[in-house]
Amino acid sequence: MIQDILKHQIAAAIKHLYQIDLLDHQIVIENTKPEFEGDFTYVVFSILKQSKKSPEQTAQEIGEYLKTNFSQLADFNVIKGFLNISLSNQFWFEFLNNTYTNKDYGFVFTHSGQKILVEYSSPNTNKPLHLGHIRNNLLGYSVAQILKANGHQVNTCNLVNDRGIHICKSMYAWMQFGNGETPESSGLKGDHLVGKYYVAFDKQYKQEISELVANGMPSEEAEKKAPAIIAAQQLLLRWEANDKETVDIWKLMNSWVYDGFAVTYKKLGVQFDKYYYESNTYILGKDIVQQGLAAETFFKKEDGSVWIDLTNDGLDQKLLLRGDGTSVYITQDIGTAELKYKDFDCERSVYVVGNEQDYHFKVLQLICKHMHKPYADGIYHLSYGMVELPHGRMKSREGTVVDADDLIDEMITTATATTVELGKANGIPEGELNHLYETIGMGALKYYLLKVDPKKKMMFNPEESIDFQGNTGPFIQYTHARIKSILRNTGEIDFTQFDFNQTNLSKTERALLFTIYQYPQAIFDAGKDMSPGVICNYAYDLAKAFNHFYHECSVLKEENLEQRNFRIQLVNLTAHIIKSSFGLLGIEVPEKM
RNA sequence: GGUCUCUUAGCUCAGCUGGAUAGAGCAACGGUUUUCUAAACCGUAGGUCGAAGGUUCGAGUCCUUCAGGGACCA
Repeated sequence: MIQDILKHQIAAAIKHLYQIDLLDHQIVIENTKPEFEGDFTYVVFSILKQSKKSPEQTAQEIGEYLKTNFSQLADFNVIKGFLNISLSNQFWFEFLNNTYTNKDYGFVFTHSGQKILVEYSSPNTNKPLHLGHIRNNLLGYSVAQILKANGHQVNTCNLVNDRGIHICKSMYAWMQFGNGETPESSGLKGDHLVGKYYVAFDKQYKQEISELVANGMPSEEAEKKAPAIIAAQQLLLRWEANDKETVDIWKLMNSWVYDGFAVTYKKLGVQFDKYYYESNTYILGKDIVQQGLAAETFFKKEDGSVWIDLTNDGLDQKLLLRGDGTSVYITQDIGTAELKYKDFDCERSVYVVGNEQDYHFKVLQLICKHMHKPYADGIYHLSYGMVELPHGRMKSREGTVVDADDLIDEMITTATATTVELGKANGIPEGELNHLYETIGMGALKYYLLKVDPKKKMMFNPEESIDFQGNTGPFIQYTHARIKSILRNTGEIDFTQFDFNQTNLSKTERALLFTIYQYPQAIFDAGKDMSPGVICNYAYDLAKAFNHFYHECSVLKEENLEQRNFRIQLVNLTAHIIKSSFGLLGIEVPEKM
């Protein structure tokens, strides 16, 4: 990239002028702020001590050196300690000439040599997916795409939490009140049907507790002695004992849930290379804990429970296996980590999991380190913030959950209404409309959730619908559609006949080109931070730069043929990058809207 | 009791490893369509970057303390 050459030249200038040895990467080049003239800026304050001259003079001297030694430099200006450098038009034309045919512009194809496994989604099978899961799924999918674009070899997996007391609760309630109800008989989506019984369990359980408390039992005791919870626990025991009837019901109800999830995943556009099931991995986890015990990495307490002492790591003692030999959460994660490494041989294993589990993953990584597992250092918890509602976080038991399927449907309904209202549906064939509504609705939802820095918690207000204007998915999709509309009307052009060197380069054209030039950097930054938000911000900047251009420059009406062709290529490349960047986010872009 | 984390405009969010006058969108107000799609564009207004210290040429960004929110471990 030109910045690297520029850094090298600046280092040479400093060496020549002040006899200071700096490595290229110690030179920091920034993009010039829009209110100033120039493309890139070098800030000289850090070398003043050695240059022993004023900021202005130092910057001026470096600028003059560059002007004679750096051919791509057209001009420079100095404001205080800021050296603003303008590149030549020639440079920008060459850049466009070399780029507009590159279908993979911005993507890295030289393999980084790094294999990465991204685990995401990882639902429980006792209830349908909600808004928090949507954030997780979109993040996981997008991060995988971004890492691929950075040249890594990426696989994805989904670890399904398909066993445990929560599933038994749904099972118990279904056995009690279900009368053999199925998704077919009820017309309910499988995961919603099972979720219905999970709620029914909770209602029954609470009622039993209040009855026991009314009869004088302390509430803590009542929570343990309510018949419903005892029944669920017995179901779990029977499941672990491989009781056929119990396992059959478990399989049946889980299959309903999987059918339901498959529908939601399809709507979200996410997929996985491999599924793991905790019902398969927890046994392996127990084995590994036994190995660690034998190696004295872990220790056993009097009641037979197994622990690891992490006090030297600043944490405390952590339970790995209960006294009765049953596993805890981390037991199965130890097993899964091992399995994933064996299956994918990956240097890095990314876990897309909420930040409420920060402590858990810190512990998991430490355990693996203490066991000298080769994959320990590669464990990376992509810890994302919760989605909060105006009244606090979502609680399924309090009915404050925003259901994934409902929200998706609502988005598509809104997209339909808005499109019709704006009269945009008219020119579009009937058969394409539904897909368009889906594209816009999902575009709005996905962009809304992805534009926020993953690490931060975010607010969602169900009372306010997600916008379609401004910094939104549909705005950027619209920009794409507008460009495509231009490109449909250009007629046949043989671009090989033109070079653009004679063309004028206006300020807005230059600004658009400059933004286009930043795309590879955006992909790199997004990969480094595993943040789709970086791509969102970039795509928005690009769309804004285009719209600004669109209002100032005409493409089709431009009379100068070279100028016209230059603009066609400029705009064509812009559309391509919008599509490409949205691809990294898992968002489609329409040809018309 | 301990650990982690967050606090930027009325609202939702940007702000890269410290750099120029802290930026967008929404909401509010005003303007732009005989010209490639007005889901657009332009403008006005809106800020003690939670508070106080410190580090330095320079702090929203780094350090300390405090307040408030959130999460987790026992």
